[in-house]
Amino acid sequence: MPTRNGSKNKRLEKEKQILLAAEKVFAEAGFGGATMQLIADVSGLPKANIHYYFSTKEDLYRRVVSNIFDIWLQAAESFDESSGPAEGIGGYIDAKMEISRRHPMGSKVWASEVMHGAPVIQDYLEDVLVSWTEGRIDVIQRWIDDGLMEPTNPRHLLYMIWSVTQHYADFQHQIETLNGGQPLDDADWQDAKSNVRAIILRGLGIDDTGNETDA
Amino acid sequence: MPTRNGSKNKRLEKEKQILLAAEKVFAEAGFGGATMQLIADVSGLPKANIHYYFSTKEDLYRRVVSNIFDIWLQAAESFDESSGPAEGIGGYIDAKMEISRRHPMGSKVWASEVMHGAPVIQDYLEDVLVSWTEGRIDVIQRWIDDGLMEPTNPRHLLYMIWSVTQHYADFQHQIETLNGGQPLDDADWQDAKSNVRAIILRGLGIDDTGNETDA
DNA sequence: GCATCACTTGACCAATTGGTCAAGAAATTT
DNA sequence: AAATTTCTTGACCAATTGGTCAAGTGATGC
Repeated sequence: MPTRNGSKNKRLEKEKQILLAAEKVFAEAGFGGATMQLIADVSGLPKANIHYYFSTKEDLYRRVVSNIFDIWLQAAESFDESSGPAEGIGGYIDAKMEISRRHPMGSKVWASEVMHGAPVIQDYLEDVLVSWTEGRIDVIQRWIDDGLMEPTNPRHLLYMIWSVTQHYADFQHQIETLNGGQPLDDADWQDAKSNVRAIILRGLGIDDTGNETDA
Repeated sequence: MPTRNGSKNKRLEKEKQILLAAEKVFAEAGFGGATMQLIADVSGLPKANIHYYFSTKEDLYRRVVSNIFDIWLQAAESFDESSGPAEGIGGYIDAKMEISRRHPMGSKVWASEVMHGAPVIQDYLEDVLVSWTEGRIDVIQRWIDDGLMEPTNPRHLLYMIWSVTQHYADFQHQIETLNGGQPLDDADWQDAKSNVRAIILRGLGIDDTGNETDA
């Protein structure tokens, strides 16, 4: 049997394997409730081996959270490369809904971290998130000044988009319970997406000319 | 010195004192991260005394969560006693925003519990929340059928209201960081409330005839 | 004054926690 | 094939955890 391809990145592969298990455990139990032993079990590795790659629990946790933060920021691209509010805000909503669907555990870890006062990633909040938010507020304000949408406080508009889209990840369990114990299927997600998009865009007085992105 | 009035409810007062401390600790650390010792310290009582009133950590936690659930449901009253969608939905949004402002810790405990799969209050979800939600969906659907608001999936509309209003409690820390490290003041809250209300009602095609409740 | 009750609390316990370590197994380099 | 580096792992440790318990204190009723 030949050597596995990509054998050089053995360390990276192992780290990914551990990070995936850690994300799951942190999402389900929170930082305090998660145990290194459980992360070890889920990843199928002995506990001491986890500590070989990540020296402390907090190290591992920090890596998980910052991974999520990167995904968060990627959704902003559609915002920037847009020609106007319909494409920009609509696309941003679609992108964030898609993240909630594909990375619900990551979203939960993030929510948990922030809810508990962001003890680990406060610097991220103060640096990256603050400046990112200010930049987006400027873009929205310009759209308002140009009469492309109803006057609104851009800051609270962003909060609304964040909360609604992330709700589908963070409160996944509650939503499934209210859905008869079943996960949302394709049609449900399509419904959710178009409802969120429609209400917000109409609420902003933006004409949504059916250019939904279909991830 | 005369006997304190209401001395008979000594037990109830002590329980309240403990529950208040517990709510704070559970909100800040999550169930797993919270320790009975810390709850004892915050409430100013020896740990063994806490266990006299609440036999286990889970008992105490259950009491905290169900207290919050009751407050949750109270906000629904304005929904029922309404004459139409403007008053019903608008009032519900106002009431839930007010709860987020007055009981942010309770909201966090609830969010944490649901995010981790609702291990303790799953029965509440399946019983009370499911039937409450179905009742409210019927009301909204009737408004839609009567042409009082734009056709919308009532279920996802409820999710939107829940997520946006609770966001101001659950992500309080993030919001404060984005607010220059300062808590929202009266004007900020008024701004938040009217923005949320305006976007959602306009998004539903409801004429909001300025009957905001001023809690 | 005495008995019964509710309450308080320091000391304690078994179990679990995050983290260490040394001995070795594999892989890589020379 | 020897040497060196990277990785693996069971056994272990000090600290902390939720929870117990028995000896007390204070009040209430008789």
